[in-house]
Amino acid sequence: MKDSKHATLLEALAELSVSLKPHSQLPSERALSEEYGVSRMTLRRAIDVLQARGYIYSVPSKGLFVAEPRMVRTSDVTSLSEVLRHRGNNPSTKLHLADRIHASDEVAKALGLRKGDWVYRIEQSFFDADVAMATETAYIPTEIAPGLLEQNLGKSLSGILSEHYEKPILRVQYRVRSVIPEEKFRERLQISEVAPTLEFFAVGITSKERSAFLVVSYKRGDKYDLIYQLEV
Amino acid sequence: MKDSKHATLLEALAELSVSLKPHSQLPSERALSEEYGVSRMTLRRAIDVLQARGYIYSVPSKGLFVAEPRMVRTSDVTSLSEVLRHRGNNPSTKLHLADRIHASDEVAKALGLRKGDWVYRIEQSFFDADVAMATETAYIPTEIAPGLLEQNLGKSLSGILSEHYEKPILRVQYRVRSVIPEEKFRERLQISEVAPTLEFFAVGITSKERSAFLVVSYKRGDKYDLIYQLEV
DNA sequence: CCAGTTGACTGGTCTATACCAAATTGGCAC
DNA sequence: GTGCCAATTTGGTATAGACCAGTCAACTGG
Repeated sequence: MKDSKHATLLEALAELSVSLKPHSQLPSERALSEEYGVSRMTLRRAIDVLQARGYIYSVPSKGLFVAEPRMVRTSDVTSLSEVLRHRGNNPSTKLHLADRIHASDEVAKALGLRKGDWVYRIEQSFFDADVAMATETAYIPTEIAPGLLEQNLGKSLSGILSEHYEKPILRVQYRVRSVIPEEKFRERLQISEVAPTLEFFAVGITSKERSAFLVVSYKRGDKYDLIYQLEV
Repeated sequence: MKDSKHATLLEALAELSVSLKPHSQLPSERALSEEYGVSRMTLRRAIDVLQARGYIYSVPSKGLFVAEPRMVRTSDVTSLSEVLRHRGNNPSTKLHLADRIHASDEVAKALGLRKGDWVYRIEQSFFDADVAMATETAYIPTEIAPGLLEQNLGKSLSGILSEHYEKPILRVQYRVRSVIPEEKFRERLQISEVAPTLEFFAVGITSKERSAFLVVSYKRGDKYDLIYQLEV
């Protein structure tokens, strides 16, 4: 997919760092840049990202070191099935419905559309070992992905959009709340009225600064931790 | 504090971009770099950060544009009082206790200490117009910040640590859950047993990859949205 | 008047080089 | 040995220049 040098470097260095023990020292920047045949600036771009992701850390005048894993790495919460797979067990999906509707006020606003514009709506639930973990409703403007419903919907939205429609998702903005979901979703999750739940409101944004999807999902509070990281 | 060129640029460009209307075009990279008297690479570092923060967006071959505010910007949830101030009204703080205790298992693990090591413990609640919004418990190794309790505790932890102890916080890792907090905290927040609440478990990490603080906080689900953003 | 080409932009990427401050190392004088 | 100073090495920052591919407007020939 991508093939810029620093993207390639990223993979190589990530592999290198996970293959070493925490706190062991990596080769110096100058050595690495020579080894991989890139300039030091290019090398540094990859280093910066790896530091931000928490794989390595640097100590000025001393060197680069492999970071100790603290929490789970920041996870992309839109590719739900992948998250579940990482947790092991056997994930499964139930497709409740997939249709085309007129955008409501809320949906239109989040997607930058006018009220009433056509959007696809896909409602799914995710199970792990037959226990409902999360349920989500995705909205995608029909204009952006015509014929979407004919695709295999089991994968992540970002994946489908970039594979079939050349709409790469650059970033995803999340709003997270702690709520008790409405009854329809409580039933799907088989939870009571006193079970706290994480409500996600995720908007995927393309490189052209357009909103490509809106996913509203509810994840069981007793099953899900949200992990993320802020750089200062 | 900081005075690197790209940090200065960051401020200048952030101001510039908020002073313009969304989707209006910024000067080209080459023009900006000349105007601010820096090289284009340096300029780009600042641009990259601003893009990641969602202030501007770029369209290849066309230019840089001011982003439309979609959601609230990613907020640093450790400087609570600041968050409240941004929301307007008049924030206030109540200090429940500030003492020195032996670290429990959980605290020791999060901070990379041994069980029983000394840590400061600070319990505070935050009010907005006399309504309790959040309550938090902070743990800081005494070794990292001796005499911490003599400081003015009203500010953000990151701020105190970097001002008085030269322990800059590079990044903060969060674990967020949707829970019903234990009674002690429910009372402080004046909420019932069916009020969903966001539980934050935040670890501040210094440039030397040491854990500098652990903050466990509960924020009222009906008052708080967590906003964040993931780049792909 | 229209179609097609050209050339001057744009952001995106990469290189080669340079300097700084802090840490480490090595050797020299005592 | 021991103590001290200089040279080397480290990450961090910044520069100036180069090339690419895509956009877009102006120009040109029919």
